[in-house]
Amino acid sequence: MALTKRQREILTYLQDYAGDRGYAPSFEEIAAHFNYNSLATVHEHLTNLERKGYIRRSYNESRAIEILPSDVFSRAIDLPLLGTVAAGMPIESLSYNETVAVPQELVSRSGEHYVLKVRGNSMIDEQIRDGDFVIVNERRSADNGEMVIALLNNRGATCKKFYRERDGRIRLQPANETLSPMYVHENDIAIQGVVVGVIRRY
Amino acid sequence: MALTKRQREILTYLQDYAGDRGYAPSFEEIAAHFNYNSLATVHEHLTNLERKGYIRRSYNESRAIEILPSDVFSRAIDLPLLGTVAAGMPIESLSYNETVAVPQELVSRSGEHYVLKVRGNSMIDEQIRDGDFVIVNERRSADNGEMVIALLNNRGATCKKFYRERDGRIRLQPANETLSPMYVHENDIAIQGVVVGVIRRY
DNA sequence: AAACGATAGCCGAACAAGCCCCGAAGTGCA
DNA sequence: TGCACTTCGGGGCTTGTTCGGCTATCGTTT
Repeated sequence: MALTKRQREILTYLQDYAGDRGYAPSFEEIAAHFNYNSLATVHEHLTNLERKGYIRRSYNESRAIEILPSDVFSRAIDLPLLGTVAAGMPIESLSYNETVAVPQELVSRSGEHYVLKVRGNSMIDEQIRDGDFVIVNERRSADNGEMVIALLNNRGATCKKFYRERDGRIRLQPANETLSPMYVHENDIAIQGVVVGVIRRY
Repeated sequence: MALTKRQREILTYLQDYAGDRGYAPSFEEIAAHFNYNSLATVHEHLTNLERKGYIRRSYNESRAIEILPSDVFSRAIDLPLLGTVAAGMPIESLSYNETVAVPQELVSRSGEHYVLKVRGNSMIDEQIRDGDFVIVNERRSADNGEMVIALLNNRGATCKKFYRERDGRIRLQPANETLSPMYVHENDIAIQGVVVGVIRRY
C-alpha cells in the first residue's frame, strides 16, 4: 500500500521520535508538530497508517505506536555477540553482554539468531577473515554445502562446511587449504546453527 | 509492546542500576529515585513493564527483577545501491532506485555513503566475493592500504588497494593474484571513496 | 462538460479509558 | 519480628476515541 505525502511525513516523524527517545509521541505531540488543532486529525492519519500496514497500535493505550519494518524504513536488530569462533576451537563465550547491529533482512529466517566473531584465518577460503562477524541462525540440522557451527563429542564447537555422505557419515570441510576435512558419524555431531551472513568493518 | 515515557524512564533506570551493581534495585530505591511517596506506584509500573514483556519478576522476592532482552531495534540506514563493481570495469549504475539496509555503526564516518554490489572474483584475495555488498565512504583521498574506488582518466572506475609511493606515484593493487598492480600518477587518478564495510547474505 | 463517488485531510467537542500517583492495610519470607 | 513486596480503593490528569461536519482533489461516469 502506497503512502501519501502527508502519511510519509508522519511516519518519518514517528520513526525519528521513537528512535531518539525510546517511546512513541502522544497524539498531542504529533498534533503540535504538524500544527493540527484537532487530535481527530492525528487519529485518522494513524488509522490510515495502520490500515496500510506501516504501524501497529493497541486500542486506547498511551503512546502505543509500533513502527513495522517496511520499504520506507528498514531496521537493524541488535543480536547478542556470544563469543568468538576459530577452527576446531570451542566457542569462547564472552562475559560481558555485547551486541552487534545487523540488518533485519539477514535475520529474516525462523528461529533465533546470534553473532560470533571470527578469530584467525581458518575460514579464509570461504572469504571470511579474522575479525569478521558471522550471523548464525540457530538450527539443529543443515543442508549440504551450508556452513555450520557444529558441536563435536567432547571436542568443542567448530565452524565448517557441511556435507552429508552415505550411511550417516558426515564430512566437515574446513574452509582453509591447510586443514583436512573431518569425517564424523551423524550421531557424534550436534549442529548448533547455520551461518547466514557476514559483516565486516574496516 | 510500546512503552510510555515514564515506563521507559523506569526501564532505563533498572538497566543502568543492574548494569552498575549486578543486582536490581529495591522498590524503595526506585521510589526514592523517582520521588514517589508510595511503593504502590513502583509496583504498578513494574507490573506494567512485566505485562509488556520487558522484565520478569518473581513473587514477593526481594530485588527479583530480571530485565529481558527485548528486541532492541537499533536504527539501520538505507544506503543507495549505486551499481555493481568489478575489476577494472566501470561502475555500472543501476536504473532503478534500490537501497540496502546497513547498520548505523558501519556508516558512522563523516561524509556520504553508498553501496556497490561486487560482481566477479576480482577482490577475492581481500575476502570479498561475487555478490557481496561493499559500503563505500565517499572521499577524495585515502591512506595507504585502504581499499578505494578510483576513477582513472577515461578508463572508468575500479576497486583496488591504495598505496602511495614516491614522487606522486600511486600503486593500485588488485586483490587477485592473477591481476598485476597498476601504477599511475596522482594527477591521473580521482579517488571516489573508500570501502568501509562488507555485507554478505547467504 | 457536468455530475458523481471515493479518498485525503482537517476541525471541535464530548466522552472513555488508561496512566500515574497516593495512603493504608495485608502478606510472605528470613 | 522486621523487611520487602503486594493489594486495595481512590483521585487527578493525560491520552486516545468517536461523531458530525467541512473542503479539496482525483478519476470515473453520464
